[in-house]
Amino acid sequence: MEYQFRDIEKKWQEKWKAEQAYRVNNDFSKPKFYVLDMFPYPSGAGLHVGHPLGYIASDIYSRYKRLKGFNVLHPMGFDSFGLPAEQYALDTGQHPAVTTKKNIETFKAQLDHIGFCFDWEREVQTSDPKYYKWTQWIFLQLFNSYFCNTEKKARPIADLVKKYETKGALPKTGEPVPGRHFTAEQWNNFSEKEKAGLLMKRRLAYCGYGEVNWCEALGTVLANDEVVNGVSERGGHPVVKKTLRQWYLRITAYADRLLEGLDKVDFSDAMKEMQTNWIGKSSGAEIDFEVKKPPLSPPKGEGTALKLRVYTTRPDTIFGVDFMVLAPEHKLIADITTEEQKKAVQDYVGYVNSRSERERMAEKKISGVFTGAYAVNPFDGREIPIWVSEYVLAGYGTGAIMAVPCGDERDHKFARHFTIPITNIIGSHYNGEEANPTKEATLENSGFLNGLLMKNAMEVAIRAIEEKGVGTRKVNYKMRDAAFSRQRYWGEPFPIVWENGIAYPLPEDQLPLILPEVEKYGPGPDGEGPLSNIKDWTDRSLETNTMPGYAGSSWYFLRYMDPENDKVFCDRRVSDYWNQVDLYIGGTEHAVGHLLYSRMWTKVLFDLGHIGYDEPYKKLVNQGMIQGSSRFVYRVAGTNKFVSAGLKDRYETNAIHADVNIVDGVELDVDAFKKWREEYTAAEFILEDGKYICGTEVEKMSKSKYNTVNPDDLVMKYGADTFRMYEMFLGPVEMSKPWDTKGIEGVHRFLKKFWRLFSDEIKGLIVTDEAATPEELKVLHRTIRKIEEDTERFSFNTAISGFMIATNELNDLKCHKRSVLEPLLVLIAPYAPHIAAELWELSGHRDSVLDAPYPEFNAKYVTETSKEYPISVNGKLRTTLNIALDAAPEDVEQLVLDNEVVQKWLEGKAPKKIIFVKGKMVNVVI
RNA sequence: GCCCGGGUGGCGGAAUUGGUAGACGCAGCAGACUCAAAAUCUGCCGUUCGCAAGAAUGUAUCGGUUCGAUUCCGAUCCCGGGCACCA
Repeated sequence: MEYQFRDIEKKWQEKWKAEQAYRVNNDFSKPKFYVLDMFPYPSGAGLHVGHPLGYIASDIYSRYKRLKGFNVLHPMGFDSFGLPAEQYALDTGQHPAVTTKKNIETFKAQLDHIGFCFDWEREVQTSDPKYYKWTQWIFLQLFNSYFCNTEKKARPIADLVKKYETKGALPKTGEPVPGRHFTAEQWNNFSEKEKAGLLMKRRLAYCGYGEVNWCEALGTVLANDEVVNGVSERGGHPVVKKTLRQWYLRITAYADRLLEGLDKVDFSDAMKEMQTNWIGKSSGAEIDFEVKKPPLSPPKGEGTALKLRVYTTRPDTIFGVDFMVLAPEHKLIADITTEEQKKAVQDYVGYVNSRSERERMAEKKISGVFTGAYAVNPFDGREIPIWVSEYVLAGYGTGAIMAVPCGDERDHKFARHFTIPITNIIGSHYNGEEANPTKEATLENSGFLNGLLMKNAMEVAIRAIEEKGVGTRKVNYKMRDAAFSRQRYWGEPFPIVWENGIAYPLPEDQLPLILPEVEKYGPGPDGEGPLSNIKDWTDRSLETNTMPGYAGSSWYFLRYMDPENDKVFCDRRVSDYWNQVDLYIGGTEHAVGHLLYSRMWTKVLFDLGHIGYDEPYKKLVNQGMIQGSSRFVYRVAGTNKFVSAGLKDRYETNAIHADVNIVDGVELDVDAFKKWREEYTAAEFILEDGKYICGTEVEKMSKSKYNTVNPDDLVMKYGADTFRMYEMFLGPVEMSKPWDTKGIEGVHRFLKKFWRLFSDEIKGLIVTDEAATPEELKVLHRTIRKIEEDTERFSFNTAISGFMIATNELNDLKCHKRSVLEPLLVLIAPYAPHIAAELWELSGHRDSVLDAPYPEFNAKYVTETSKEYPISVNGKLRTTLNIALDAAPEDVEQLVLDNEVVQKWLEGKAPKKIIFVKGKMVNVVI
């Protein structure tokens, strides 16, 4: 019998579906294992070969864990709210719900062809009202909570209200600050609006104001990647910053716990580092500098002198400050700029306003403008010029820095560029050419800090600053609160009603607040979202913003556990059972966004007692990105002639993307190319060696580059098992690599060869019940060890080569013995479930291979008594020698010295040293 | 610019803790089977020199540590991901 993969796969996929073989029950008596994939956004382009990489890895691991006796939860769903569907709706008028539904159907069909063991009964879709009801509910939890700084956790906002009513909000020490502190009596006399305003300052989901990319011509807010060089990607219209009312999540309150939590989870060091850097905790001081400027206009305010507050992580360098830099958005600029500098400053601020934050950070060119004003160093009275430059960002620290050019590279370049004199406070550590950010230098030119080692001066400086009353110790975070609203249609509506400028939560029993139908998806007035165009919506005073893409994905791992529950988002007993995600697989592109948000949501739900753990993902594996390998044809300029890559330099050509699916390796199928597009029907070709060779380039996989490969085609041609194994055989899951279909044949050949161990084309089943030889058992047990170890460490590519080696060896041994082959079927079942099931059945089993007992490794079959030792002379391999593993070191040395190759290299001399590492190697040093 | 990752034959990759570089597969070459093709099987396959035995060289580049470095350290170059409204 031949390996009829199409029939086999169809048969088993239907059978497993009918038997509900992948149905997972909340069976609390069994040990559980939770494997989760980052769910996809169902784009209109369908699944390409990059998507399933992580899913295949998780599927293999899930099936493996199931064989090992675990109750495995391995669900799948769709992150179905998002911008592309909305843009498509804008362009075509089709409702996003309709296109999304269609896309999801395509995705599901494609996924099913690959033979995943998803329990579709547990599918979630973030745009489904049954799901987003609970997203809205969790939003209300966030809205109705505050972060208690004493207990370092979320608590109901009602507790805070009670505290305000009975104790007010007074400082622990010092004078109360008006607007911030108040007594209980004051609180009770506040108007409702005043109370709401104060509570808003503490809520975990709160309303504030923030800048967005505003495009007047399109009348809408643009995402960063929709803005290119200051103009909109579509249409090239100018984009400016606009301040809009926005919702935020107070993720900064959780900064410390998000940092500490990293110690409890199994993420890669790189991932932890990225998150740590994103949170960007630093400690230093905020220092106030008095501003001195020619009194051209009377200072605003109550006659108090203007003060410039900076944040620095290096208060020890206070005497090295040579200038100040304000972010172009800094409020003080208008007040301190002198008349002479006004024009220059305005021009500069205008220029910066047209640039995105990304552009500003990536800018190499040094730019800035002098305000004309000076700040006074509180310790030595030096007057320090105040500049404005885009390299200081408004959102970080106080939006102003004290620049110490001898110790900071950017400050140094700035000083050089504008010829600002540089004070050296670190003596010989500064060479006058580049800054030295050392903390080990002894301070000079530094007043009372002179002679101190910088790292010791830090503390002394902070104390002096505090004693003098010119500043305070301060911990800062680079991370900002997360903007949580979008002026868009296709997202979760906020369950918020506005009355007299006060945000009121919708009662829980009115959830879900259903996203209404709209006639057009265009923006509303004044940058508001499309919902503001709906009279019924605005009549009810509902919030017109919607939630961002990451809302639904911040908690979906919980919903899979209890997807049908309409009483709670997830029953507590169920979330206690399934607990944390044991293995989470997804791309690094989500390193800081999604992962931090979902970690925060989990912490809030934990604090409020809704779940029993405060980290969602126990272990995270990052799959690499599959890049596209594009193919190019070269059209001779102005003709319909195409020249092969090797000859293209002889002509003037334009490179054109050719569909990778009509190219075999690099050889173009010219007939298919002619049929590909009408304009190429009459194409002529200039060949080399009778072939048309394409150019190649590695790019992002995308429809427009014609480098996407649809898994359906490959599954059709080679079968799901081949496809699954080939994706894994490409290389380590964590690594990015370009897709190349060439090579899939090898894996397919392997499966055919594996099949032939069991079944002969003519004779059918050829499995015998003969006893296995020691040699065969050695192959088997080596393979058991290899597959188990490699599967455990997610090294699927080497596991597959292990299967290939075993198959080759058993084929050479002509082994068709049941006792050797059947365990192999169980080993391979997670990787190639269909062929495993078919052969399992063929060998006479009535039970399912999905739940067969996993073979046990026995070391006695693989123990060796001797080893082919590499013998090196001066570290260079010269020969090998077979030596018993239990040989005594002296005997080994003698054997090696007696060897004629070693003798030759010794040239009669005695060796200086012989290094013998048992079981590894021997090195003779001459 | 900043943060993170990667760079090994013609190609994808292996080498798990510093110990035989190139497992396994693709492509290529030679051969067997066949009327032929497909399928299958056998052998060769980093580069240079050599009939061969063998030698030299080789893991992005340069330098260091070590008896020994793809692996550790320092510097440089190139590629990919992220940088807060793509998901």
